[in-house]
Amino acid sequence: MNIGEVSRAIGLPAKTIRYYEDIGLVQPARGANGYRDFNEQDAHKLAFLGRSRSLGFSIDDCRTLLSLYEDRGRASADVKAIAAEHLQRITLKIDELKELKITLEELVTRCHGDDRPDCPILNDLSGHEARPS
Amino acid sequence: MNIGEVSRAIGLPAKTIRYYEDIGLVQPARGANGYRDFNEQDAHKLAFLGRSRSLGFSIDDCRTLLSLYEDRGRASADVKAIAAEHLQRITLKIDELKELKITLEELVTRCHGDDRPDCPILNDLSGHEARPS
DNA sequence: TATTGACCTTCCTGTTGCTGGAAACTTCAT
DNA sequence: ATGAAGTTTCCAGCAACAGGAAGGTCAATA
Repeated sequence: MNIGEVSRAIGLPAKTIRYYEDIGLVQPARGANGYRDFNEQDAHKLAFLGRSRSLGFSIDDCRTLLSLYEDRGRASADVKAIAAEHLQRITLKIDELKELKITLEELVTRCHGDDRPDCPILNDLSGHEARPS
Repeated sequence: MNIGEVSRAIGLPAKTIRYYEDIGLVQPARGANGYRDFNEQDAHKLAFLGRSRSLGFSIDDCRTLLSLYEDRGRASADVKAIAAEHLQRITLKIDELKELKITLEELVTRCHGDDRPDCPILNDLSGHEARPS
């Protein structure tokens, strides 16, 4: 299985797969022509990585998750800890963005948005006006 | 006003201020010793940038906002358009993260998190199990 | 006056997770 | 034999800075 096939099969760009090899996440064999030759296990690993990344885990987390996945004697607590921390980061991020959203919504609402120069948004940014909460 | 003072006054790291000069957002004068010399207008610009960045606007947006701010003949519609687009991006991001959060919460909840190796999180990642939603 | 310490300067590297492109090879189909 | 499509490596770049090295400057003190 060369890189194009596995790319189509897994749904990851070939560039990404090469990058994952570069940073040591997968180690596909090489054919006589120098082409990468992926076996089922490699493909499975890549799918694991793709799914992990799509859940927002960092590459570093993915590396750890992958090694836990391959460790038959792992403790599920270790996996859970990583996921829980990630979840926490996401929750935090959502809260931050919600705050932002509220502020921006107020500003956008207050700006009449016509051809006149007067603008509450710019007033806020320039600090010439009380800021929404 | 040299960089340290303005940094403390505005609350932006000196590194960031130098960077903003590098990319042409501010053009402070220079003293005979080569030190940057910020005037009130520079400081005001930096405050504007700091506030804009803290609202999540990209540097590129900031550049446009700043030029609109300095254009007495601007149309508030142009400002509003930028802010509205940004707001939309944030809303989208929040939605994405919420989806993620739901999935992660389910996985984290289902993982008992003890010293046994069995783990619904890894099962999901490896594709060996039906995925939540 | 010499020295110390706190500033300031530029320049270079690293961060995260890839993506795009160039130059050169191989393979496959015609 | 030729051309297209696939593959290889390597190098650059994105966003928005942060860290650090090597060196110049300034103000106060001993």
